[in-house]
Amino acid sequence: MSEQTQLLTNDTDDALRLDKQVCFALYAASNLLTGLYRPLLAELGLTFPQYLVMLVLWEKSPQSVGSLGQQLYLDSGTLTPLLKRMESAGLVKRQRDASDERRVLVELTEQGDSLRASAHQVANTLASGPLLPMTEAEALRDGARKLIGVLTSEQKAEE
Amino acid sequence: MSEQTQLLTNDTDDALRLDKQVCFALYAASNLLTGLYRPLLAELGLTFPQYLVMLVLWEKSPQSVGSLGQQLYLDSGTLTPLLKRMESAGLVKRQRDASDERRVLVELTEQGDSLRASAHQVANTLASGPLLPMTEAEALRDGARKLIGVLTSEQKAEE
DNA sequence: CTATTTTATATTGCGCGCAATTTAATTTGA
DNA sequence: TCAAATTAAATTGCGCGCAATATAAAATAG
Repeated sequence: MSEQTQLLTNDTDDALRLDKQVCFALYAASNLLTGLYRPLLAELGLTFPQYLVMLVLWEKSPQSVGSLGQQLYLDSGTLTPLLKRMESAGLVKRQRDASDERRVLVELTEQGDSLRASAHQVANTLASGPLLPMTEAEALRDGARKLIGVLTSEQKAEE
Repeated sequence: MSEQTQLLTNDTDDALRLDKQVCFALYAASNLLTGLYRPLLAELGLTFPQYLVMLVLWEKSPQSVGSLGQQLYLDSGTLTPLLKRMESAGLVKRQRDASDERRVLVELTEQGDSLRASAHQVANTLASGPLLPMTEAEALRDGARKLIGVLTSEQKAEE
């Protein structure tokens, strides 16, 4: 494939190499893919994680901060400031849940809801020139999902 | 699979469905995997991206900042402060290349080199309870690599 | 040989991502 | 009932990750 796979010394530390292969591949692929979305989402005034929040809210709104965090595997330390920025951008409204004052409900504004059409364009633009053949894209997605499943169930087991 | 695949409205915008998005699966898998490494690497005094730099340097040292960046898909805005932290931790030495004063060569210190043994332990610990069956791990790795290849070659084509 | 352009790294600024802690509301239990 | 435990979100602090810019050295052009 690429040159860096040749940068190997002839020692026996296969464990380090293999380790590098899987974890680095995921890390780099994720960063690069985010970079592909960045200019497209910038036109909508969104960052990539903000886009993920919008995807979740377009499916159901309002939702609590915790609910968003569960679906995206993010905590309030990440979401609270992110949602505040989205609120000042006019995309969402944040308000305490009257029936449980600990919760904060995040709701799409009309502007946030209407952005859905533009986002649809972005998704279609990316899909129109598919990066990977469908079968490979599905294999990658399923592999990543399987890893997510393992990593999140291990967390539960530790409790 | 998981519950969030049920959080779908019955609209026809398949393109926007979170659970079909390769980008979210990669994003979440990468974040979660980094989280798995975090406590293990913390014992070595390393963050995950610092660990990646060490993996590259253990293969060859010294290397320029640009060379590290090419292999890890990171720029000087990320690497310069990261390498400074690694230098103050005593893991690497940074010095201008005498034959080309624009370059900075990053070299493992003795301490940095000796950390390799401990890192080997970390990699073996993770490998001993394999997260995914080997074939699935390889499929995930190969899919990610293929995507990396596409995304980096597209960047070249834009120039 | 000098002016221009290119290359390599550093700096600045902003938005995550998460550990650790804090604040406040709800639940639990003696 | 009311103190202790639990839960939800916010806050603080730090390390990325990258765009934009700055600085300086080397390569190139005329």
